[in-house]
Amino acid sequence: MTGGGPEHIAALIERIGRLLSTDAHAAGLAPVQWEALRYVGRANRFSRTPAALTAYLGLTKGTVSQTLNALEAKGLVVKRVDPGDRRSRSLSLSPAGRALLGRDPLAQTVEATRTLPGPQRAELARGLESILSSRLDARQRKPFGQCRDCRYFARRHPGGAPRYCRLLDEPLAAEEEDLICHEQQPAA
Amino acid sequence: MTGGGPEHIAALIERIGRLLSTDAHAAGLAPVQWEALRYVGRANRFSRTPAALTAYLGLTKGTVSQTLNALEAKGLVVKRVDPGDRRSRSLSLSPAGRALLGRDPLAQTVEATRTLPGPQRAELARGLESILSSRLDARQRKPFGQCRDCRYFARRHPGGAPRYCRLLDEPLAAEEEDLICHEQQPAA
DNA sequence: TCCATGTGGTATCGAGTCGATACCACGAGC
DNA sequence: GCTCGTGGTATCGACTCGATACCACATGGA
Repeated sequence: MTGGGPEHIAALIERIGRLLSTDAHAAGLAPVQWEALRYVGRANRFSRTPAALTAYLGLTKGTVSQTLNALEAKGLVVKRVDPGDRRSRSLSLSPAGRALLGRDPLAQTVEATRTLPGPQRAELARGLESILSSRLDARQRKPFGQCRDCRYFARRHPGGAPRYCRLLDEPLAAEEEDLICHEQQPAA
Repeated sequence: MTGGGPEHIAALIERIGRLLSTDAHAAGLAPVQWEALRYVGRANRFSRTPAALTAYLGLTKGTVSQTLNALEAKGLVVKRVDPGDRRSRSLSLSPAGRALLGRDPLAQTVEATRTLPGPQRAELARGLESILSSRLDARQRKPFGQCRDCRYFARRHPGGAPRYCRLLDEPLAAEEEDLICHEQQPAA
């Protein structure tokens, strides 16, 4: 319809964000509670802590602590003391939490993009990535990417078996390469 | 980096929305207060009412009433009784409100898109429009487009002078064709 | 080994969002 | 005039959010 000036793009993002927010409310959780739930479902075992979630969301730890309390009270998230560092808490989804995540309202928005032709969807993703990364380093925030794209990620034999993290010197399971990590740094 | 699957796009939108929200807070207003302020600044005179804003934001009228009270208490928005329909209120920006809108944090995100090459930005806009419109009619919400794209918008002489609205049978000023309207319906 | 310093998490306060509910003021139609 | 519908407001309870203050534990010297 109208030409794609930057103001137009800003207005689109603003309105989509609002739709997402009302979808979230309608599905029974506050938007930030959904985000926390998704994070716990997608973060690797080194990153499922209140501290990492705080960095991911860019909020203060007090706020995040409350949000996690709300999710715990609803029986969606389980909080355990980390045996290695007794100050830290390890987060995980309860069965109810995992089930609710299967009815994530964000998935409906995802569906809308499935009808886009492939090349156009790739351009959309590239444009969004560019906005995100520019805001990310303007605020000096961590990328929270996947292990597979990390400079510390290694496969011991090319094409082959055991994956591990060179930063933490830990072996990784196959599923872990698609999870997000608070220590991730994009490969050069 | 990673391929542009729908999940990836959803995650990008989610994270950008969060960045926007913390930007908004840092700039001194709640996100929804910024949205209301922008709306009042961009809506035409038929649409600057609490009822239209309620439809635009997709919230309940009680919530919007409170938000407008907060903005009025801060001296950013002025509320007047509509002389035509004494139930209705007419909203406008105060000088302070207009000045604050000039420091809209969303504008910084806009700047990031200015560095994108033109065709890529157009693709980005198209992708976002497609997501928005699919969510919009899934929820049966009004588009709130500009008069210039409206089926009721008319120019009396082709290329020439006075613009008017065939729905409300009202003449429109030149600046009004770029404002958004709660009655807008896209031209065929 | 003890102690300072730093970090992970929690609790509480005040302003604000948000849906729900109940309510009041006004316009329109019969 | 009376009813009905609509535009707006007020209030309640759950929640977000930053700020502040605090506690528990790890770490790294002296």
